[in-house]
Amino acid sequence: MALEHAILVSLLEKPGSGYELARRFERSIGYFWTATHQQIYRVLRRMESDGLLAVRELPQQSRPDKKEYSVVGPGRAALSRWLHESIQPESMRHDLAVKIRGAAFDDPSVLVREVERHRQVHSERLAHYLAGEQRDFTGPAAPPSLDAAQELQHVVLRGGIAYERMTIAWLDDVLDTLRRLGTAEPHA
Amino acid sequence: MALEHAILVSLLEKPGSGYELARRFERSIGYFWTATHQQIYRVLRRMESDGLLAVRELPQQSRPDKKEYSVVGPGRAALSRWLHESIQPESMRHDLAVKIRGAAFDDPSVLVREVERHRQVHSERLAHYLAGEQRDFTGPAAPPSLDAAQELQHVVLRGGIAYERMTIAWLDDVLDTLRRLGTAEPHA
DNA sequence: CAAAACATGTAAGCGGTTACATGATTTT
DNA sequence: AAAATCATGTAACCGCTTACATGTTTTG
Repeated sequence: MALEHAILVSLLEKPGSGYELARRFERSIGYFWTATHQQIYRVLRRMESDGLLAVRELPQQSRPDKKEYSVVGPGRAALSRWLHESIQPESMRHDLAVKIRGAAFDDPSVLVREVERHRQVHSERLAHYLAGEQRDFTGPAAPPSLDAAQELQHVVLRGGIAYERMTIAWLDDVLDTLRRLGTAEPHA
Repeated sequence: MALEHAILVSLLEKPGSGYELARRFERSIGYFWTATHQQIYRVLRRMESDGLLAVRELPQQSRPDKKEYSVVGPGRAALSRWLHESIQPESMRHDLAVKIRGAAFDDPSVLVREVERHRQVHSERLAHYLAGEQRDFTGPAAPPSLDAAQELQHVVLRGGIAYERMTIAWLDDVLDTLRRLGTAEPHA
């Protein structure tokens, strides 16, 4: 149940409402953890009733009140406890790999479009990450004055960049393979 | 719901029992899709009652009967339909990345051990994949006579290899970063 | 004027994990 | 003698997704 922990990290970086968190989970922290607003609202309420978070209701005219959550002592302690635990290295959940192996029992070339689409998405993500890196971790303010939080955000971002580059190269390999099979053997 | 599809692929490659499938999900197909035996048994029963699979009961002396499942027409059709659908590129679910960003709010050096452990696991996986590649995709039988199924299995395995290599390199980067922060700033 | 953004929620259902349960056979 | 393998299941729970619901304000 790392969603709780992802929320703790995000709220420690900056307090915010459920809505704002949902938006962050579409960017930044969402690069390696996803969540929908429904779930975020539910978990926020639970975490608040568990005493991990404090709420401040910000009344707004003609809009639902905004609830700004922030981490309090027990929340910080819970995060610290989790950091000291060991988690097992994630097991993959790669639909596309299942499809590729499955293509042996159909026409492999039906996957070409699909794989091209994935490649496109990963290219865009890579470009997006690189732009973020350029913006946040280079230039005048960067080299000397990076604090721990920024250094750690940067190394995570570098991981995302490495992942996207690796994936794009692999998808090119997949496309080559599919095309070779497509021309050599018309059908299984 | 790709577990169904992963099972279809695995049973098309070779019919087998729930127990055997559970073992395959610890190796081979399990490299990019995991499942426990409980779930596999449940899904197998559902797929059989949906007419995607056929069962053959193999009575055994003094052991539960073994149920050998195999894919029948509608199952093959379901797989084919899935192959023609498009799926969205997976969103990451990377606990370790959350931890790394969270380390900014605690002592970053507490993660060194953890990251080293992960690095170790990924090294072992890489060695395992490389051994499998050596065994199945090189040597006398390999170059000329690979059929489509083998080619596709190989390209998926190459993906696993690329993933592990990338991950190991990134974890080294993470370790460097954590150690630098550990010596420079004792605590947040 | 329509669409997107702001802001929060309920309800149903499924996929998956964890714990519990049984019992013989083979290996160490 | 103990542990691992073979072989299949039940039950409870939880995290997460999808669909539905509401209503204003800002942007194109």
